[in-house]
Order: sequence, then C-alpha cells, then structure tokens
Amino acid sequence: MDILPEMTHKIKILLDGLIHIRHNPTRHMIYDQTDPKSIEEYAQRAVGRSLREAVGTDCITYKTPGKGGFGQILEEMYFGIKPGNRPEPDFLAAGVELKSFPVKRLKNGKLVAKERVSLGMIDYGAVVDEEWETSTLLKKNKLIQFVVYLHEEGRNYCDMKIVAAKLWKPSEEDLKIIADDWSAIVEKIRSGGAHELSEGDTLYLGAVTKAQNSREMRTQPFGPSAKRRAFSLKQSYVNQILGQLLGKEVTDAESVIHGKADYSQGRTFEDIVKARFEPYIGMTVEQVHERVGQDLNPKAKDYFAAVARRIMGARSRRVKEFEKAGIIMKTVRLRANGTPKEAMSFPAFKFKGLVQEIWDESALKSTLESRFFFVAWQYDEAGQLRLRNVKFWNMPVADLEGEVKKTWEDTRNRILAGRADDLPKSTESEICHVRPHGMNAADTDETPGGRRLPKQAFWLNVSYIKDVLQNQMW
DNA sequence: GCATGATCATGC
DNA sequence: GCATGATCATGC
Repeated sequence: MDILPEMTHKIKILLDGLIHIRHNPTRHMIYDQTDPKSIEEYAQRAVGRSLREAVGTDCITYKTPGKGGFGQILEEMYFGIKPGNRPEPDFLAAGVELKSFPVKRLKNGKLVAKERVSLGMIDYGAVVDEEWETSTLLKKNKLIQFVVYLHEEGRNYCDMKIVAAKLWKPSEEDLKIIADDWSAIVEKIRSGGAHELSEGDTLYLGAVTKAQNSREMRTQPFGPSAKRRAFSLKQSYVNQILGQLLGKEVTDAESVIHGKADYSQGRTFEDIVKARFEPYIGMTVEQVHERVGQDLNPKAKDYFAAVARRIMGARSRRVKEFEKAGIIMKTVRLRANGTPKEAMSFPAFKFKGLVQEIWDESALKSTLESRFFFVAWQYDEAGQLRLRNVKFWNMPVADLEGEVKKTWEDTRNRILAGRADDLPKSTESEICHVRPHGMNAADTDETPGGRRLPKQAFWLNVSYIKDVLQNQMW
C-alpha cells in the first residue's frame, strides 16, 4: 500500500531528471542525487559562472526581482529537481538541503551577506509538540549545500555570478547555540507568545516575519493570532558561514567558548558569559583590572569595555560569538543612585542616506533589533566604580515599532524639510534622541539641501536606559 | 542633575 | 584618515 506514493515519487524524480537533461544540453556531468559529494562537485562547477552560463542559453527568470527567484532557477534548471516546500531535505536520499543566498560587495571590496537565510516556515501548531533532536528544522537542514551568488542591482537572476558552492554544517559549538535558540523560540510559542517573537530573542537562529504586508496572520495554539514567521539563520551568522565557504574565516575575532566542556549542565552561551563575570561582581575596576591583566590604559574611552572583554577571556576588541550573533556589547556607568552617567550612542548617520531609507530596512531598526549585552559599572558612595552586573537584552517590539519608529520618521521628515539643524531632542521622546557624533564640530556631513552640519547619530535616552536596567536587569 | 554640544582614544 | 564607542564640557 505504501509502495504507490514511493513509486510515484521515484518516477517523478526520473522525469525531472529527463527534463533537466533537455534543459541542459551543454551539461557534461550527471550528478548522483544520493551522494552529498557528488552534489557538491556538481554545484562547484557553477562557481565563477552565472546560471545562464551554467545551464545553457534557455535560462528563464521565473520571478523578476523577488525573493526565491535565484533559488528556483538553481533547483529546477541547474539541479533538475522540484522539491517545493517539503519538510525533508531537497536531496532526500543524500540528506542534503539546497540553499542559496545573495551577497553584495561593499565599497571596500569585501563580500557580505545581503540578507538572512530562511530555513522554513514555523508551523506554530506542530512545532510545540516537537523535540529539537527530531525537529522538522533539524531533519531538513542537517547538511546544507550552499550556493552563493553576487547580487547586483538591476541584474537578472540568470546573470548573477555564483561565487561559492560548498556543503556545510554547523560546528558542534554552533549547533548547541542553534539548539538553544530553537528551544527559546519554541518555548515562547508554547507559552502563547508567538505574537511577541523577536529576532533579538536569539543568537544565530531567528524567527523572522514573512511577507512584507504582514496583515496575513496565523493562529497559534496557546495565544492570539500572530504574524507568519520562518526559522532563519541571522545575517551576522550567515556572514560567518560566508567566510567559511570562501575559505576566509575571520581569525582576528576571538572565541569565548572553548569546547563542549563549557556547556556542562545544560548551560547556554549566555549562561557561560554571565558566569565569567560573576566572580568579579562587586569588585572595583582597579581590582578587576589587576586580575585580568594590567596593560590597559585607564584613560581610554573604551577602558571599561576593554576590561569587560578581558573578563570574557578575549583580548581583542572582537568577540567571535558576539559577531556571529550580532550581539552589541555596551558598557554603562551608573551613579550611586542608579542613573546612567551618559546616554548611549550609535553610529553616526548620513543625512542624505537616512532620507533614502525606509523604516523596515533602516540602519537604526536593524541596530536596535540586535541583542545587547550590557555591562554595568556603578559608583559606590565613596566614589569607587564597581562592577554591578551584566545582562543580555533586546528592545521590546512595542518600543521599537512605537516611539523609536516615530522619532526616526520625525528625524527623516525634518531633514527633508530643511530642518537638519533641529532634530528630535531627548525631551521629545521617552526613548531616543538625535545628537552630534563626530570627531569635533568641524566633522560635518552634507544635508539634502546642500548645507554642511556636524555629523549626527541616534542616542538612547539616559532615562530609558535607567528604566531598562532597573525594571528588567536585576 | 539634566540636556545638549563637543571631543577623544582606539583600531582598522 | 576615519568610524566608533564612550566620555567630557558647558550652561542652565
């Protein structure tokens, strides 16, 4: 009885193969769909070429600029498969999932991921009954054949150059973090919070909203209806994968986690980081400095951040796991009464750049969607600065999509109206404001109206940081 | 003590 | 040389 669907499937694969051959008269090699190595070798034949060059002259763009276009051509015309959205890997017998993603070239020549990589829709109803080890997500994505292409504006998918193709699976350390991310997402759905999911909740694996006009809602088993979401590898993590695929893994960022031993007793990455700080809590900065190495300059403006990185076990400014997860570390000094001494700055924006952005793809939204790691130092009554506590945090969606979005739009509108010298102040919003952020007053940027004004940046208000730390930190 | 403007040390 | 995170300076 089970034989019929099985046969139908086999016949379908055979037919697809025949169609494939018809579409690919110039193809030199028929690969073995049951062998990962063969799939990889076949994929690598396309590197350095466009799909049109790889499949012959009859490359057809199914969807002009839209997501899925490249992946669909790759599957159907190059690999000759038509997997659709099945819960199993695309190459079932080989256990290999085929994934492609675009990269873009920065002004400095570096290639970076253009977006996150989606790993399949979240079925709110079904996922709550799953375990990680046997989850749909893991089953489908254990081993991935990546195909990376260079995205160039205005170019047809058939003509974008393929820059890398490799079989890939996460390292054991990374897989552990991904498993914890999966659990955090599923736990939130189990407690009826699918509508409150946020990318900032997790490190490498995110729950990203699908469909731009997200009026389309899905039911969740234990809460109100929620936006459709897919599991995805976050952009910052995809950038690390890209480094591996290109054989240019970033080596100057330091790893904080050293092997599986760190993960004893079910600890998560965040538990481990927090545990590193615990022995130092309450110590003065001098005492901490003495214990983690004395060669730091106490006058440097990143002195407290440098000490914090030393506590984690990193000597350089870059912490690998933080980079992979896009976590932003921020050090905060608090007065004895708990008020932060300073507002929190973010990178300066360009007037002309900001007015061209739309909110959903803005630099500010992307930054504030990140997970943050706060390291808080506090002055005691004697004026001694002591390590107070640390905390991972991400901004509530209501704040981001409410007040922050409003301030951002206000800023944009004022620049457009020729009021770039009169941007939202900290008294105008509960959460953030705009302030100069350059080398000095002479460090300027040109407005759309042609004026030169000191470079500006968004800052989180002192009062907001205070609330975040007091209400949500300890 | 707060709001806002200005600046500095670092690292790439 | 410049971007960045963080802090300093000033005026009220």
